[in-house]
Amino acid sequence: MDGSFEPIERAPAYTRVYRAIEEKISDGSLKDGAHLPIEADLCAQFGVTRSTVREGLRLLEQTGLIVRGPAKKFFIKRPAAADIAAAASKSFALGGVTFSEVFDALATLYPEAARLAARRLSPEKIADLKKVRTTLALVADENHEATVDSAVAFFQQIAKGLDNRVMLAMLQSLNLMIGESLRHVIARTPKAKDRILSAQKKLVEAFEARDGDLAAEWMRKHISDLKRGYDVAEVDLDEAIL
Amino acid sequence: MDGSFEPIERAPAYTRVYRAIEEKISDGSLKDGAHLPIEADLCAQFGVTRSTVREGLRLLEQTGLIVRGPAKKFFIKRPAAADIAAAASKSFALGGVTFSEVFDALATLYPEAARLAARRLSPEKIADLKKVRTTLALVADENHEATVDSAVAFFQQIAKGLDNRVMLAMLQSLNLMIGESLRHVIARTPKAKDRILSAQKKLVEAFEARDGDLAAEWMRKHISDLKRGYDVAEVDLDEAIL
DNA sequence: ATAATCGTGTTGTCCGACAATAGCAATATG
DNA sequence: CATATTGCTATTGTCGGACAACACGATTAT
Repeated sequence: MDGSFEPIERAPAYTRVYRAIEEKISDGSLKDGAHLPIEADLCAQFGVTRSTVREGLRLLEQTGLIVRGPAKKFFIKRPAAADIAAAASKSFALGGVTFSEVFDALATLYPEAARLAARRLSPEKIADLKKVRTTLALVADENHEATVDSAVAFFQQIAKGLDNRVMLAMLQSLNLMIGESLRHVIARTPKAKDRILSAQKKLVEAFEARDGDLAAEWMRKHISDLKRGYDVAEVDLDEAIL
Repeated sequence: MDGSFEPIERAPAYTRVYRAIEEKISDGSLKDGAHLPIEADLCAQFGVTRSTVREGLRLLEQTGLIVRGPAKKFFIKRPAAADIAAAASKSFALGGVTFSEVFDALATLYPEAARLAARRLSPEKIADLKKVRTTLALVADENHEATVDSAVAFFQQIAKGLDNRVMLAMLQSLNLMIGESLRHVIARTPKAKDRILSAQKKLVEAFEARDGDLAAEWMRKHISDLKRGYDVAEVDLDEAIL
């Protein structure tokens, strides 16, 4: 033996608490929906004090692996696409990404998503899309809130229909990032509702015809139309989305 | 006045510590790279105890908004694409996404990324790509480690060249998710290195010719070739990537 | 039977103390 | 004089215990 030693594992106890629990979640010992033991038990099991356990819990909490149930108890929750999307879009915002970066991604991803959707969307999902569109048709022209909600919901439905959690999360995070600003923009865009409605119509038609190329093409147009709204509203696309 | 009251803000103190600091980061009061005050000062400023402050810090830490500098001090760090990618891919893994979902996303995103790259990649970036390829050419056929590293590095370079942090993060998270498994797969794929090399060659040529369609097409082939490796290695694509 | 009350288990917060570290200054050693 | 060692100090990591706040369920009162 060479008499040398491995560097001893020297991480703060709270990170080890965090990792230990994360480990048990990922290997399935702690199943989705199971209750986490109470803090006192965790203390006993890990042999540390509550302060330490609680710091570890905060790490888990922020990661989204545990959520509060009734009575403030924690239970295990494997992150869903929506969680990942929310966390990612928040980080992007804090990281200072710009509108043009988001639109760039939007213009790249969504047409392909639409192409896939034409192939994969179940008839029920297409029906849902139509429903979203009908809802939009019924709202007043000046009701910008509802207009934006419908426009985003339409995107959301397409994303959901892909039956792929990875893509869903990515598309959703894009939705979240434009959603807020779109509210301000649409209010300044003339005939926004009509434009959105007609794009949605073409898209639904393409989906029903299972025509991926067509769907991609209309999606492209739809997005660049939305983007044009930002120009009209004189939003600086190089500005951070905040 | 209507005599009714707003529900009072009733969140645990540690989350308010978290939000207060996050707020100061996002509005720029705490600039990137600035040191966070020491815990004792934070206690004084917020009027809470260290335990509480520390729980708030753990939330920030996990979000990636603060990182440890020398002497364990924290300093502010706005999340970069790499951080977001790492967090997202970890969450995806914990959420149990499958290989086929990842490949699906890969096959959808990367060809379009390649198309963009053909337009945007600077001559320097293209030169870097060539360098990655040359490195790969020099490694031994049996050196699967290095082969995978190069293959992933090639993807990485393309992603970086898009000059878009949103897309970079998304593509990088995909890289992270396949990277690990690719290691096992490539070892079982005959002539993997040669196949990768020739795909990279075609891609570089397409980039140099600024031919987006061609780049997208070769990327498509490259990815489905990689995917085929999983079939050969008899990996169940409906398995979680873990 | 419904509402008010009480108990109990658990989380949220506080306090105070001390160990473990990292960085730096002071000191010893050659 | 230069370098290695030691000690000092500021700060973080962990501890232990205490109590308030709160949610829930059981019990009692009306």
